[in-house]
Amino acid sequence: MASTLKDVARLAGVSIKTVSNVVNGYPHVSAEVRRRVEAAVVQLRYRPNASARTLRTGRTGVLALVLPATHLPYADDLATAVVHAAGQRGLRVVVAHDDQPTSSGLDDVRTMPVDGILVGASGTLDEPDGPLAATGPPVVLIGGASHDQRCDQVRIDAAQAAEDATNHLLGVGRRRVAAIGVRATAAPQPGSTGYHRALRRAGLVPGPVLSAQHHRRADGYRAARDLLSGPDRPDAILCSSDPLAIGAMRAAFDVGLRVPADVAVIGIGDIEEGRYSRPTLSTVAVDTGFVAREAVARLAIRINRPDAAVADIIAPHTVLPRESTDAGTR
Amino acid sequence: MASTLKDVARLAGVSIKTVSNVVNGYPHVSAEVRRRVEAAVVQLRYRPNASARTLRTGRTGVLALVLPATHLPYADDLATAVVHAAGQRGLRVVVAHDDQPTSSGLDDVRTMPVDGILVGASGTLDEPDGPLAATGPPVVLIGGASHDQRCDQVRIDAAQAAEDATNHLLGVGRRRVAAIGVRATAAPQPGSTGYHRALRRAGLVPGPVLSAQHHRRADGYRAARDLLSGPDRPDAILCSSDPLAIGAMRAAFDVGLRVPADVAVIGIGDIEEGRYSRPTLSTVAVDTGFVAREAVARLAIRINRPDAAVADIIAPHTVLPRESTDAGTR
DNA sequence: ATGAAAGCGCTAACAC
DNA sequence: GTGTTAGCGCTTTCAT
Repeated sequence: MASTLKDVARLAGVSIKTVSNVVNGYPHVSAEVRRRVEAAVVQLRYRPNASARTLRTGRTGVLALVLPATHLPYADDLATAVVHAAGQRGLRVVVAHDDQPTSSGLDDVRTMPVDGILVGASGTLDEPDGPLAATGPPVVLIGGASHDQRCDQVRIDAAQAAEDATNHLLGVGRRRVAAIGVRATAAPQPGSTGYHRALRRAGLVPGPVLSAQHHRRADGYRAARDLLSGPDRPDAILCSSDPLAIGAMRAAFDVGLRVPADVAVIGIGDIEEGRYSRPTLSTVAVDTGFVAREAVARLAIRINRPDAAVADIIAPHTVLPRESTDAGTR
Repeated sequence: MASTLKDVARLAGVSIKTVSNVVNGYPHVSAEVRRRVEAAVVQLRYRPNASARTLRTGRTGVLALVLPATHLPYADDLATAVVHAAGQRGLRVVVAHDDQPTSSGLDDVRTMPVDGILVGASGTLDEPDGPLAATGPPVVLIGGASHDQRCDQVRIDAAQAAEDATNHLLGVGRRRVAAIGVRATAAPQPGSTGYHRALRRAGLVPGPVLSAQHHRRADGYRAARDLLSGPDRPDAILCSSDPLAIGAMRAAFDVGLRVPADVAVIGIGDIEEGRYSRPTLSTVAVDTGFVAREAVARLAIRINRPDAAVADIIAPHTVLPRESTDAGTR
């Protein structure tokens, strides 16, 4: 059985209040008493009961990061960055991997004892009642393109990122640019907007835009195979995430095409895999550290002041040209 | 402010016990009362306080999965499988991403309110006092090759897996087989044992065995580059994980070699990336579902019976020949 | 500088 | 079938 404050107090011959003071680093404790208490803590292997503490104080010191089952492309990097950013503020992080494709995992985590929740949205998260409407710990959206203006969010400018990526493809001489995206809702995809904008400004007609179900390699594979085996084969494909792009490259090889010679491919996200793939994957890098820091900061603010104004923070992005769009080999 | 049982009871005109009964699905409640209570629950947006419940019952219904900062190769798959396996038993899972390379994250999670902890060990986890020595929720080790016999663990037979993989390389005609592993402790690596065994039985001399720091692509890259740019270049490399193998393949290309024609590469883990890489990566598949199910089952047993006998469960593995070891192209 | 006591929200025993 | 009460382990006034 785990020992409690009372056990420690009895062994040290003091009151539980004193033990609590020592454990919590309260300064006004005599050296002698502190020594006795610390010895008792070690001897009894005392560990504070987090539930009791939380029940009393209303604080857990823990944030939850909810990752969707649909595999957020840069989940790994994001998790690492969030853990780090939270650690800087003395907060721990638990990650809730959604089992279901639906966002029900959010409900699960809402009942867990955490101070706040970061929701990594792969697509759009448009629940009927929105994350804020329900009770529970405050929520900050990461990376999602939610139009829900009642919830803090940190994201890149998806339309601008798609436009920049498309312009990169045009810049290396491509003219028949197709796109593969993930449509999460009936709402227009911001990525698609940027893609069209870039082509229109260049005086080109948009190529086909295929919709993948999730941000997974297999989804990119299927979509690209369809794109590349039909007539009017594109000479470039813009993918709304790196896993899609990885799958697209594999599809190109499997139908006998070379990347980038026959078809250029670019993704979004800058996952590590793309730096080792063959060819290396051109992509749009998102500043994950920025995203994590801002999201945690935002959440910390909202935890302390629930009525703070809603923020919509845009993270910077950069096009990273690599082998998969190299014009030189063409 | 969040509403409590008392609030609901007052609104519904019943006692808190009755509300508790309804919330917990206790059958002996009259239909009329149940209806009133449920209405009040909805109206007040009541959510049970997990901390209070845990404090009272001593149960959280949550398992923690600790993933090391050193990037467990198949972490993603494992997390998904564990979440699923736990879900089957009505348990939720939180993932604790270790920030530090040390295993201190385990201490962190020990203070969190969970019923049990699954520790995904990338290498060996040989703490001075071992996971079991400390107090706190029970621990089950996953995938580690800990020699700590005081702790339940589920793992593959690493020596056998390495031997099988080496035999596969020999089977496709390779003779100068090198290896890249991750040495976590001073203890001999089981993988190395199997590698040597296979070569000895074939009457061959072992090639160089390089030690990578972590299971990361960059580590595999560095080690393979050293291996391939020196004299006595190997014609095959056994890597103790898929990320190492991915890095090794990239290194081979960068020094101007072809895979598998000039050098064959095989990994362990069967991560999805290896099915899309070029060439696709031969590997040893671990039955992640089995691992997850057994680990969760083991943990569930130990939660209920702390004195149960310690189990050491071996999960099945299978060699998956793919393009990176294809003998045909040689 | 230390102790006594109240109470956070909930469930388990026990009355009725 | 429903209500009353005690107490899980902790922090926090308020005394001393």
